Amino acid sequence: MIPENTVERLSLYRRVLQQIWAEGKETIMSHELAQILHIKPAQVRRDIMYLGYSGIPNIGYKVKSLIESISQFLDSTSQQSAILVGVGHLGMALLANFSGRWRQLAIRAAFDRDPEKIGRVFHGCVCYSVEDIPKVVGELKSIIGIIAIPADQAQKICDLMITSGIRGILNFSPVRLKVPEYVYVEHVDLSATFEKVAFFARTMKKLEEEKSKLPPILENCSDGYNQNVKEENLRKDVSV
Amino acid sequence: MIPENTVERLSLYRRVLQQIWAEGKETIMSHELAQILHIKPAQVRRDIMYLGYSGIPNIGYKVKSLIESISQFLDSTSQQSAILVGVGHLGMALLANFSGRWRQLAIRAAFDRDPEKIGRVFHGCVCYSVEDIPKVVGELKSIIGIIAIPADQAQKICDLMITSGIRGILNFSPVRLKVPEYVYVEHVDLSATFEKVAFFARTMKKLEEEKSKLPPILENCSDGYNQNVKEENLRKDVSV
DNA sequence: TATAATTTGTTATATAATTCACAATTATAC
DNA sequence: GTATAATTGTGAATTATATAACAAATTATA
Repeated sequence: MIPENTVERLSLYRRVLQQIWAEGKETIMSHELAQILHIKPAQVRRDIMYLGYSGIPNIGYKVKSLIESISQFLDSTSQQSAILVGVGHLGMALLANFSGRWRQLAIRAAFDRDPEKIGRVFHGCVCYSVEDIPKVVGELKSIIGIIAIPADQAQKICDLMITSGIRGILNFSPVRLKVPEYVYVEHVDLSATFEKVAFFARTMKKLEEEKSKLPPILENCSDGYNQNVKEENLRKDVSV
Repeated sequence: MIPENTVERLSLYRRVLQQIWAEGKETIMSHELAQILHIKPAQVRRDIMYLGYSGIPNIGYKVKSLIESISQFLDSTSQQSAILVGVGHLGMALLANFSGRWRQLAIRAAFDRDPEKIGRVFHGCVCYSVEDIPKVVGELKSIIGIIAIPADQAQKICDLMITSGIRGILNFSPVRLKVPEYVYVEHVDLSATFEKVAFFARTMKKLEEEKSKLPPILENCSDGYNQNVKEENLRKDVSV
């Protein structure tokens, strides 16, 4: 229904808007948001359309109420608790970032196999044995799980999460999880991402070298990085 | 030219193929790879097309030579060194994962502002002062940078990386970096991703609840999770 | 109050990614 | 050797996503 990318961008918009609100700005226009995030104004307006929220022509959007509208859309009416399985280096980093950072959403429990870790508290989160997943998930009424363990156990933990009630999984393991159609999975494959960046870094470098061989010609000004863009056009959709 | 998603999947294919090769299997078919990664066989074939590699009808792909073909495409002919800026929780996790893991690609230097960290070695990586970025990047001939620092310094570090010669950036900060068109950036925004998973977890849950109100009807069998699919169709493109 | 200037909301268009569908190819069975 | 079965490679169709284009709306200004 609503594009995944739009949901992700709404989260970005909210973060920017909160910053802007803190700076005392009360309204913002689509091209301003677009400029900050390096996307097109039309994209911003299109995304905001999904909220059912309306701005004011010639003025823009009211920052405060747009934040509220995004929050109403993105957030649960009640507290949402996530669980994390795997308190290794990455799990620890996630706990440091996500435990108690927002009001509406936080990691509330951690799990590990290592007896050294079970029972201890990491960044405000108690670490339980993985066997306790069903019990704790039930108590927290959690539907969000994070997997930060090695490949070999990932699918097993995933299955256990799902039978326990988890319906959205953020998976950092390199395994592509098999889930029923009523469970959402986001794969964050750091190795693959790293390799992709390395590949395109080389591509970019080659491109640059080839270009520098050519005589200096007019730059293509596709993304506003070019300084030759007329000032009056900077604030507009290129098409208008 | 080549789709970003294809590059990322090629990395996945290689990892699966290496596993499969280690298990002694010498050939593999598109539907097998597809089944492991939960994608469509046509997607696998299309991706492999970009390599210029050819399989054998009725047999599949030779595992060994497909790995070689992917490596030839993805990897640099020489060693590639990446640098990491920000040795916090996340940076440390990345070092643990990526320093010296592959032959062709690894993090070779870390940077931080904290005098406590500068000069120390983390997971085999020396930590330098951020001021040394230009010097070290030059010495390593690195074109890949990882940003794992807070928002406020991200753009400044990004600019410094680029003037030092970095052409591909893996950015974990919540800032959308402004870069010239000859630099590739991959944004991994963990907060936004987390919020997205939370959102779709709720969506899934609602969907499930609505469905359970309806009388039990035929399941739609879109992804092979359904047990009612005929066995002989499991190994085929649905269309054939 | 009328006119000009600007920005939104949204439809239409363009671009990109995925999936289908089937001809071409190869192996195997007879 | 021929027929049969299976799988690849790829043009065409579909789906998803992003961008352009412009009418409608609102404010500022004369």
